[in-house]
Amino acid sequence: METFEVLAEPNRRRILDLLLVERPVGDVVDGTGLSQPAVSKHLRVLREAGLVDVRAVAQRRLYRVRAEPLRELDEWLAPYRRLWSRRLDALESHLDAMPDDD
Amino acid sequence: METFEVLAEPNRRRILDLLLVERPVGDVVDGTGLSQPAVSKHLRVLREAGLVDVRAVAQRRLYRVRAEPLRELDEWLAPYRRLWSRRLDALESHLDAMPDDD
DNA sequence: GCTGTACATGCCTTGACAGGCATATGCTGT
DNA sequence: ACAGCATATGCCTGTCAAGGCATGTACAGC
Repeated sequence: METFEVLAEPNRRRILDLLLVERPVGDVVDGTGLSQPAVSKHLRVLREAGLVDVRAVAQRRLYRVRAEPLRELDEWLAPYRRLWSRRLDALESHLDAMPDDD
Repeated sequence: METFEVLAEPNRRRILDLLLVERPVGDVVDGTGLSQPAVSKHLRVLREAGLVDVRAVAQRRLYRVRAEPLRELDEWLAPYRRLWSRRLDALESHLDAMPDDD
C-alpha cells in the first residue's frame, strides 16, 4: 500500500499524529477510541508503508513516526507549491511553520 | 471526499500533474490512456474536492489545478517536517526544490 | 507452570470506489 | 434543423479495505 493510500484513512492520520511521540499500542487505543485489533491493523499498515517504527520493550511495542515517506510526500508537493507562493513567500511560510526550540 | 482520499488514486495524481497547465479533457484522456468517461469521473471528484477548476470554452472544458487544498496538505505536513530537518536544512531543501525561473 | 496482560492475526460482513459500456447533454457549423 | 464532436452521467460489476469478534502468541510475576 502506498503512502497516499495509507494516509487516506482518517484514523491512521490520527494515529500518526499521536505517534509524533513514541507510544505503546494501548495509548493509541485510548487516544483514538478504536478497538485494539483495529489499531493493531492500522499500525501494521503504517509499518509496512514505512510510516512508523516499532521497538519491543518487554511485552509492549513502542511505535513512533518515521520521516522518510512523509519527506517524499513533501517532495511530491514541490511542483505544486509554486501555485500559491513565489520563492520568498515560500521561505517565509516555512519558517513560520517551524517550531522555535532547538 | 476529502483531499487525502482523492489523492490516494494514482490516476488522479497523474491527472493533477497534467493539469499544472490548463488543458481540455481530451488532452487528459490522451495523457493518461484512460477512457474518456473514466477521466470525466476523476475530474468530477477532483473538482468537488476543490483540487481543480473548470472553465467552459465553446464545447470544451478547460481544467487546471487549484492551490488551496494542496496548500492545506502542505500545512498538514508541518508538524512532521521537523522529523527530517532542522531549521536551516529545511531552508536548503526547499530552495533546492524550487524551480529556477521567474 | 499458571494466570494475566499486551498485542497480533484470522475470518467474515459490509460498504465504497474504479472502470467498462451505453447513453444523455451541450455547442458548432452548415 | 441536423450531423458531429466534446464531455458528462447512469447502470452494473469486480475488487478491496475497515471494523467486529474470536482467538493466537509472547512476555511477566508469582
